Amino acid sequence: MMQLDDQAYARIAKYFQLLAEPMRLKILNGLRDGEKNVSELVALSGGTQANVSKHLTMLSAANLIQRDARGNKAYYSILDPQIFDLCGLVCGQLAMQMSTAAAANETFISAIQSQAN
Amino acid sequence: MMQLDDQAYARIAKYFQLLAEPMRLKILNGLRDGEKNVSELVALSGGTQANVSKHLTMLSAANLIQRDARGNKAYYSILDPQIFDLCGLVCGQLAMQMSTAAAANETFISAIQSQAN
DNA sequence: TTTTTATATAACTATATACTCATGTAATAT
DNA sequence: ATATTACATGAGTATATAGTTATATAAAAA
Repeated sequence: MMQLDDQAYARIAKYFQLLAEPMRLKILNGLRDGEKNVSELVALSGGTQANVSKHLTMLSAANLIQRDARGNKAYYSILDPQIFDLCGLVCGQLAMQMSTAAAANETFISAIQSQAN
Repeated sequence: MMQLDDQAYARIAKYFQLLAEPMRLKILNGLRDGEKNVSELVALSGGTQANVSKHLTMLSAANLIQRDARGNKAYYSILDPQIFDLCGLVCGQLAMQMSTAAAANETFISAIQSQAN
């Protein structure tokens, strides 16, 4: 079995931690089809300006997204599209769990399945 | 853009949260090549029995792993091998970040690259 | 039967972090 | 020049959770 040192586990865990937040997932999903500025993301996510801005700073510090200040506004865009592959895998897995668990809640299943592409 | 409801985001985030813990990643990696009992995982991870047991209970409750009690012992095994795909993607991404950041720390990079298969 | 081994779990503590509120800063508009 | 808009960030609070310690339970060994 492959042995990783503790620092490697810590790094991987920190990466997953970034994706372990509903608001951040919402923001990332909002950036799926291209860059958006903070105000747009605030409106889209339903969060407060301060909170959205903080999440954007976190995601940017981790190089998942990129900041581009233009005039008054700050435009953010996805730097690593592979995060959507990650989300897709999770969505698929959750969809499978739900469909085997019980065939109820059909809307949710189809929603996350289409999210998973 | 695809719209997910808040419950969907929460579910996906919770799934990532399970992978956002170094000790749990270590445990999952320990199960990569087949089932192990709690004592083996305690020895392998270097954690305490109580803590490892708790993480196993969490992972089991989320159906990432499976519990099989045999006699005195409890054997756990991976239920969803796709988690290793997730880890592989993250490892690859981190490796790329590190290699572009600076070519230093070569051991870490090769370690997580081979982890990513 | 008593002891030991293997595991789970409750109670507690410490720490991390998501969120809010208030404020700072810089660019644009008036 | 002043006001406004867009964004970032410090301070403070609340909550979640990883870890420890102690204990409970059940199977195996003595």
